[in-house]
Amino acid sequence: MAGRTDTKTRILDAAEKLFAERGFSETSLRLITSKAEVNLASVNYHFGSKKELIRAVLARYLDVFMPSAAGEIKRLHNAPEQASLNEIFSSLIKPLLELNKVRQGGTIIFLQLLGRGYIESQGHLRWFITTHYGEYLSTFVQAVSASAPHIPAAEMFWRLHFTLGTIVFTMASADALNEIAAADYDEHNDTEAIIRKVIPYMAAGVAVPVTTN
Amino acid sequence: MAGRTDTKTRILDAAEKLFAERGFSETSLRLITSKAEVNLASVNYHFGSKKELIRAVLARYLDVFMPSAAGEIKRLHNAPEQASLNEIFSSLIKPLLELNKVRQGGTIIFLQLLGRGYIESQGHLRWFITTHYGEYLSTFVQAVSASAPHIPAAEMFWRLHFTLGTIVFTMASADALNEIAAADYDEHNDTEAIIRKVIPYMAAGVAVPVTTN
DNA sequence: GATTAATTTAAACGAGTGTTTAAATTGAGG
DNA sequence: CCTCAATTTAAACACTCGTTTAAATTAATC
Repeated sequence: MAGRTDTKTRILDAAEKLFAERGFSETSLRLITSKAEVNLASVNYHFGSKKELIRAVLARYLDVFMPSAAGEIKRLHNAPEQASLNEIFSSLIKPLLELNKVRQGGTIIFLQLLGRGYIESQGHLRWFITTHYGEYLSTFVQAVSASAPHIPAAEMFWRLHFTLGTIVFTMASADALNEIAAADYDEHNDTEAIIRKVIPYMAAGVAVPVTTN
Repeated sequence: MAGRTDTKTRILDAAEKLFAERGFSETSLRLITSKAEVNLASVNYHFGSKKELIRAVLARYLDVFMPSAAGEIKRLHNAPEQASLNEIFSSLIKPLLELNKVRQGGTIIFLQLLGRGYIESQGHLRWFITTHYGEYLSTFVQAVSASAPHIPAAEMFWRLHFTLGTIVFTMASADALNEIAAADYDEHNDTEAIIRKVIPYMAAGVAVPVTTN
């Protein structure tokens, strides 16, 4: 069949969009396969199970994003002077926006998938990410810690998860928030604009001195 | 039957715990009624539908929390000098922790329910909250805005949703995060400790000057 | 072009879902 | 004590879900 993309790819493309929009368990294989215009059974044929499809959808993004982000971090590390927190977080903008070139809407889809995965899964996705991409994560954590040496490691652990929550929750409700912002403030933000809004917020929060009260 | 609580209450008690732990759609009525030791059909008899049960579960907390929180905000407003962002956010600690007296684990359950509601629902819960408790929300937004007058209203809209994402995501994964923190840093935090960690982070983020780059 | 492997297809399976029904049980009020 | 309403109960309903099966079709190899 000429002009028709791979069945496997058609499934992944349809699945990632629906997963990002409505979550994993809210998205049935029947909905995915009908949007992808492939047979229901082809999911189990090509991926084995729905769980493995979810992992494949995420892996397709992580395999692009993680090395790219790690490269940016290393570039900052080789610079003559210590990078600021804002610079470190901002260095993730390019890798994130490059996902838009991989697939239309790739950036927001990736961030939404990440959030869905963290909130929905009971652990199998968390395990998948940390065991497959753990090395990338630790270089990032190390870079952030070096840039805010006044924050103890345990406190940094919590704050980095705060940032994850911030970005992930924001992206999960980005469409709804954008609608309200457009109606109430006549503001129209794309994914990049939202990312650029959230970075100063996160950087300030991560670096704020620890208070004991 | 002596010593046995109201069927309606038994359902609400069992439902809120399960909803907070695993989400709304992941929790079946059969699981709820078996934990509550009541008949399956009693949910539809007392609440009409699962959707209305979800709203009832949330309302039971919001009816306590919202007036209490609004009272604290007004107390700050009547003080001689302008409250700081830290003070405003901190003023929510007491109303939040009071929920622990209403029911065991009430604080974290409430925050987790809020997060589940915002992420899972396609709007019916958002609508329910804003139409039933909108007045409370705007007094809070007003207090925050007055305390950070250098932040434009549109920017504040986004930043307050950032804070919502921060707290809600953190609480949704609080158990898992606490396990890691205990293993890696020998830290043992209860709900209050986590709230006290997150407030400086949020206050710093909300108040950080808007940069144009 | 025949043979073998890879893929696609339609159909069914078994389990789980929220909801409804009608009968059985319980609790008050007269 | 009897009556009537409120509640509880067991059973069934109609539906959706992920997965499996076996036959049909397509693609590749010799």
